[in-house]
Amino acid sequence: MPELPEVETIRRDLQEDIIGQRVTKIDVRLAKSVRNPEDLFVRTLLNRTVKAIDRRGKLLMVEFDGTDWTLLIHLRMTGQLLFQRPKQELVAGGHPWPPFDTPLPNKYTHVILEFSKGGILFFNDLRQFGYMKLVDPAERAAVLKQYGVEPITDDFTLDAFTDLLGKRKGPVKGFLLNQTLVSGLGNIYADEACWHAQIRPDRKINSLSRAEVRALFQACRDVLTEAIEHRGTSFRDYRDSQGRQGGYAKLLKVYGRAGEACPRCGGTIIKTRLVGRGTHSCPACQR
DNA sequence: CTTCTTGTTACTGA
DNA sequence: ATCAGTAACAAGAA
Repeated sequence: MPELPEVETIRRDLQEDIIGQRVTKIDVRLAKSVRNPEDLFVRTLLNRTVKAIDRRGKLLMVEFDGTDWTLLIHLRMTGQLLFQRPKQELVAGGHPWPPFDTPLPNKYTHVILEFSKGGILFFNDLRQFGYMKLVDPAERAAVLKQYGVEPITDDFTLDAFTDLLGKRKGPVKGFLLNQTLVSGLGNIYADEACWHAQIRPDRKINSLSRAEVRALFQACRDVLTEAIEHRGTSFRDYRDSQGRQGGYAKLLKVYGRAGEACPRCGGTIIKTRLVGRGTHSCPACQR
């Protein structure tokens, strides 16, 4: 599932591909994937040139020249943004074309944006939970206000993290998944962060010692940073904008490894259910 | 057939 | 007001 490292990987790649390019054609094949009236969506985006691509938590934000509207893109669980570079460019570089497993568009392609240099961006989403939405500055601000601290920026300090914990009493995992507090962790990295910090995901926030808070803080940073370096985790559906898998799956310590030996202590990893989510941990070395 | 998968939101109850 | 827990959403895999 695309969490912060996966979305950041897509953002960085897409930045190289579409900044400075103009939208020349728009095809909305599934209306509900675009959370605007279709005519507004098309009228606002057509012939706009991409100025910047930013990210907040798991949310991508595309900015354009000459307009205040921002295109928000959320991939939710199975969304993909696949960019097909111009044919001649790929053939010249010796790459196969198209460079994807199946020809695009396919049955999961819901929106297609074509660009001035011939590249095509496909928004695919098997479960149809993801969306594109144009927002004006007021709505943009309202949306961003709901996001908590970015865990891989300088804003994410031990003091800020400690303040967020506050007087909360819920389980650590619920805290980590709450996007309004720390934005960007999902089910995979929440479990991984708990393992790295040697803290059980069902531990109550108010039971954590100062040392444990520090370990959890550091684990969040380390896990996300390392996952970005490996271009994210492809557990099932995630692909980057070139259709490639991320490399972090083989570095996962507990997620998806129930029944296997803990790589730290040799204990058996268990899978439980917490805050409605499958949760993986080692009961032997996580306390 | 049932159960499981997850990001986010709406809703409920404390 | 704030927090925590749960259902719901969708569609495919097992």
